[in-house]
This record gives sequence, C-alpha cells and structure tokens, in this order.
Amino acid sequence: MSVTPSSKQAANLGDIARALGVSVATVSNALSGKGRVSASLVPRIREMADAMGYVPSQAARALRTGKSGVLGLVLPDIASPLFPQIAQAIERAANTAGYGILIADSRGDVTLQTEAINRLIERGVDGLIIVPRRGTRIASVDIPFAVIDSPSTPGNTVSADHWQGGALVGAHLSALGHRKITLIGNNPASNVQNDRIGGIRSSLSGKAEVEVLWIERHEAEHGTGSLLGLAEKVKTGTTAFAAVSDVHALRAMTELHRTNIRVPEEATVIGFDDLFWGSVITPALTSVRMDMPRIADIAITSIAEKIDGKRDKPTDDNARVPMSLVIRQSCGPAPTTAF
Amino acid sequence: MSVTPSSKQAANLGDIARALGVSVATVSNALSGKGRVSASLVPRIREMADAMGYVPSQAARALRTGKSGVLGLVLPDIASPLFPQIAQAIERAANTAGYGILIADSRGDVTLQTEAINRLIERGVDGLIIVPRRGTRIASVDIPFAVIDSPSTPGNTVSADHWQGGALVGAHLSALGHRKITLIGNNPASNVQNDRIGGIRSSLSGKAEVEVLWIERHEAEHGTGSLLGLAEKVKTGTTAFAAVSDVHALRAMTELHRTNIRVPEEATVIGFDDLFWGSVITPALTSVRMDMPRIADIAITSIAEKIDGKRDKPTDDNARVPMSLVIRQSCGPAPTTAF
DNA sequence: CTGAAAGCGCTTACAG
DNA sequence: CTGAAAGCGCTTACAG
Repeated sequence: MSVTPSSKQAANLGDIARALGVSVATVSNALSGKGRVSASLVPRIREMADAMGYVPSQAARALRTGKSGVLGLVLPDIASPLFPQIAQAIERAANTAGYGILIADSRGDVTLQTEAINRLIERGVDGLIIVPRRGTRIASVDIPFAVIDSPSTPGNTVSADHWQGGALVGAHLSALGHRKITLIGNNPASNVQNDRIGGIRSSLSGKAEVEVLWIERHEAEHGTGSLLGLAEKVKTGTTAFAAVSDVHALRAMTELHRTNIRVPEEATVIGFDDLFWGSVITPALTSVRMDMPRIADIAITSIAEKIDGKRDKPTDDNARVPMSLVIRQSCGPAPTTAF
Repeated sequence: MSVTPSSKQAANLGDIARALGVSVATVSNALSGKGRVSASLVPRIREMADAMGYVPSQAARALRTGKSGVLGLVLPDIASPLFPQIAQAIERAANTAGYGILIADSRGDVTLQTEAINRLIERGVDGLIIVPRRGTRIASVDIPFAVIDSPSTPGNTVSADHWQGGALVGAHLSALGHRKITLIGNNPASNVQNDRIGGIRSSLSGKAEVEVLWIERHEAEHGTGSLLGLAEKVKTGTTAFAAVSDVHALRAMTELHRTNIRVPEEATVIGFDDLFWGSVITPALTSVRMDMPRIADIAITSIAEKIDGKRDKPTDDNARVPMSLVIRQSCGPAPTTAF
C-alpha cells in the first residue's frame, strides 16, 4: 500500500475506497462523520485520505447537494472608505460559518448593481449580502439575501444604530459645553447621514444652536474642493464641527488648520466610522465606530438561517447594533470666548 | 407549450430540451455556440431558455470541465489602505476575463496566509492572486498563481515600478529646488518601501542631503503616536518631506500644521499611492499613483494563461508597471531661508 | 455496519 | 445536423 506523494494528483473518494478495499459510500460517511461507520475504520480512512492528499471536490458536492457554500457580497464601491471594513468583517464571519465570499463591486451604479447581483447568482452563490447603493431598493432577488444599510431603509436586515451613534456625539459635545455646532453632511438623500444627524440633534442640550452644511450642495455652488468657510463659522460662534464621516472631519480639520484655527483649542472636530488614519493624524480624531464584527455576524446568521430554511427562529430583521465613541484629542471643551 | 413564469424553478437543459422536443446535447450546443446546430434551431432554443429563466449550473459545469471559473484573491489586510484599490481592480479585470473573485484575508499573519490559500484551493478556485504579507515566500502552491508585490521580491509576477515612482518624486523635489529632504518610511524590511526610497535617492540632484526617518523605529523609542519631531527638522534646514505612503504623508502634514509650519510655504510634503482622501484635505496632497487597472490586468492575464496551459506565450514575469505623479498643492518651491 | 446504485446538470466524444 | 450515452465526484436513500 505504498503511497506516492509525488503523484498527489487529485485523489478522490474512489481512490481512497480502492486503496482500502471499501466502498466510496463508506469513505464518504467516515469523512463526513454522518452515516454509521465502524469505529475501527474511521481513523484508517482518515489517514489514507490525508496520505493521499484528498481534497473534496466542491463542484461535485455542490452539484449533489444543491449548495455551493459560497455567499456573494455586493458593495457599492470596494475602494471607498468603510466598505473594506465591512468586507473584512463579512469575510471573517462567513469563514467562521463555513462560507466563502465572492465579491462584486456595483460601482455606485444601479444598473451595475443589478448586473452584479445576477452575475453572482449565475455563479451559484447560496445567498447574498448587499450593501445597497444609496436610494436603491433591491428588486426581486429570488435567493436568500441580507441588506446592510440603515434602520431607516425599508428592507434593511441589520446595520449600525446610526441614530444612537449620533446621540453619542451630541451628548459628548454637550458635555464639553458646546452650544453652537455645525454639522457637516455630504448628501441629504442618505438615510445613514440623516439618521446620524437626527441622533446628534436629539441629544444636544436644548439651548444648542445647530446648522447643517451639506458638502455636495456647497460644492455645487462654490466648486469642487472649495473651502467650506469654516473659519467664518468659528468667527460667528461655532465651537464644534460634527461630520457624518471621518473623511469630512478630516477635510474640516485640515481646513481649520490651514486657516490658522487650532484644533481642539479653538474648535472641536468629531467624525464617524473611525477610519484607520484617525489615530495617525495630529490631533487624533475622536470618532464613533460601528461594531462591524457583530453586524457581519448577524447578517451571516440571518442568511444562513434562510438558506437552511429555519423559518421558525425568526431572523433578526432590521437589527440595530450599538455604536461606540472613540475619544481622542480632536475634541476639547468649548472655548469661552465672549459672544 | 405554455411557460409558467411563476414556476421559474431552476429550469435546466433537460427542461428546455423537453419543451422543444430536442436533445439536451443540442440545447447545450446551441447555447454555447460550440457544436454545429441548424441555424433555425438556435434562436428557438435561446428564446426558450430565456422564457424559462434558464441559469446554467456552475456546479455541474465545473464538475464536468474541471474548471470553476473562480479565482482566489489573498490579501494581507483588506481593511488597510491600498488593498481595497487592488481588490477593486482585480475584481474588475477578473470579471472582464470571465472569472469570479473569492476573497481571503490573511490578517497579516504567515500562518493565516497559508490557511487562507488552502481554504481557497479547497473551494476549488482555478488560480490564485496573492499579495503576500511582507517577507513571506509563497511555499508550494500547486495551482496557478500570480504574486503582486514588488520587483525586488523573488517570485513576483507584476507590480508597480516603485523605484521609477520614487524617481518621479526625487525629480519633482529637485526641480522645485529642495536640497535637504527627509524621507519617511515605516519599516526598512519592506521591499516596496526600499524600492521607493532607492528611486527617490537615485534622482535627487547630486548636492541634496537626504535622511530617512523610520516610523516603527521611532515609535519603538518614543512611543506609539508620538510626534516625529518634524518641526525640528525644518528648523535644521529640511524643506521637503517625502513619505513612502500617503498615510505617513498625512501624519507628517498634520504634525507640521499642528506645530505651526505651513505646507507648502514652509515645508513641502509628498506621498505615495494617491489614497482617496488626498484630494480632500487642505492643502491637497501630491502623490504618486500605481496603475492598478493595468497591474490587475497583467496579473489576471498571467493566471488565465497558466490555467489554459498556454506556456508558449511566456507570461510577463516580474512586470513593472510605471507609476505616475499626481500634482496637487502640498508641494511648493523650497523656501529660500538663509542657512 | 457496509455496499450497490441512482442521480445532481452539464459537456463531449461518438454514432448515426 | 442531431441524439444516445458516458462520466465528472459526490451524497443519500435503500438493501443487505
């Protein structure tokens, strides 16, 4: 029974069965631990499988069972911030649950999103995790899927509790004594951004003055990359800037610096999502972060349940996962200038 | 011959054949365009396939042909900058070539990298694209694979020409009149970083003074997140900071601002990789970018050739793709202070 | 406890 | 030009 490791050419169940003089059914059972196989046979089969470098054929298994063991992940733009974090967490959770992840980038386009979904389905995925492009409703997808967006999105499966995250910001700024605050958003059509802004507003002390600066709107009027006029805001009493994303917080911080306003001494800046460079800049950025591992876990669990048909245990629909505040140096007490 | 669209339950070749009274072989041939099928039959078969919502079974096809049509992408850390760009470009190129991309995150760990590779192989990928963790040599992988790292990495398949990219930086700084330059690196063990630094040095004007500041080393001595002492460098004559990554350039820029040194008036800052926020900050960051689409294309082509066994056309081994300079506001002429 | 057999859906020689 | 048949490697009832 000499095994030539050099001829490690794709041994299959049949080869193992032949080498051991048993049937493929028995080998299959022994390896999967399902059917009843005599205790003495199991280790022998296992060893032989190892020795022959057996790697089960996913294709055959998939064809037979009707399950590929692969999930599709549809992202609006893999390369833009936050989505990589999602991808990483999903990949991790999926692996733990025994699934592989096939990715598809919808490039921010609704048509491409539909195409991406179809491509994935044609590749035989068992289910889909979709982070929809803003304003998209997922049309009829006839395989199990989970949506990660915002609690305000119809059909959402799980997401961070953006409103609660906003409340964290509002409370933090209030506690620091800020009474005139400029919120920085990008696009008023975004559910996520509106939730965050709503949350901030909800927990700001009653006497606080709030104003929202929408970047896309500003740029439409003043040109792409134009200054946001933050120095003027400071001169008219704003002491804190709360952005709906660290990207905008970074923009705000560099603009303030550039216009000779010190952060946090003269103005506080706070962001969202805790992007990786937040701790690298000076001063480091205070931010609110999502619990990605937990969100990914819920999404994967939800899909796995749907795939396995466990409709008894109702899927956690529209689950809201709490966000947490990461305090760094970019926030300080409101300067008590006379106004 | 009424087709009930509601019973759109996974029609297969057999269903189509039965509905049309032909054989599955003919349907298969008509749909794939391979075998000779009478011209009149082809459109009828196509229509019926559409009407019945036929989606070919990847599993069956893979089992029969021995090819899954899926490639694995192994990344050291999906969530850290640059890798998402790579993932996006690879996904795109793969799609164009008819492949799906299964992702695996090696979490920066050599053991996990090996595990990730094996997991992917077990899932039946036809080939692998590997962005190795620093200092890793890919052991024996017995399916086709391509490595994206640096030209100095043994076994590299394709990468940006980091040295040439560095040369772009050196030439730019020289042209602006900078004569005392601090290079900012992270880890001297990185081939990519060393290539970039070598390139910068090679094209700096002869009389330039150069010094390298290694961040990991600095932090080991002074603590994580400690200031890099850039203001002192400026005081002793440094007029430009060239970082091997935009991340470090951002760190430098914010530290300079924070210590009241104006960029670019008093000090120039330049980075690498053109990360997305480079154009968002003030002043916008000059950087050197890789041609990801081209790199991805070469990697995918190389793998596809190996898979299809076209060893006649030799794969582009260790291909170097030129980088390009993206000029923004963070670089200015060297200030002519007296020294 | 073990084996023979069917069948998942496809592609590909091979006859006709 | 078209069809009958084999077979990819596995799992799963079903006999024994």
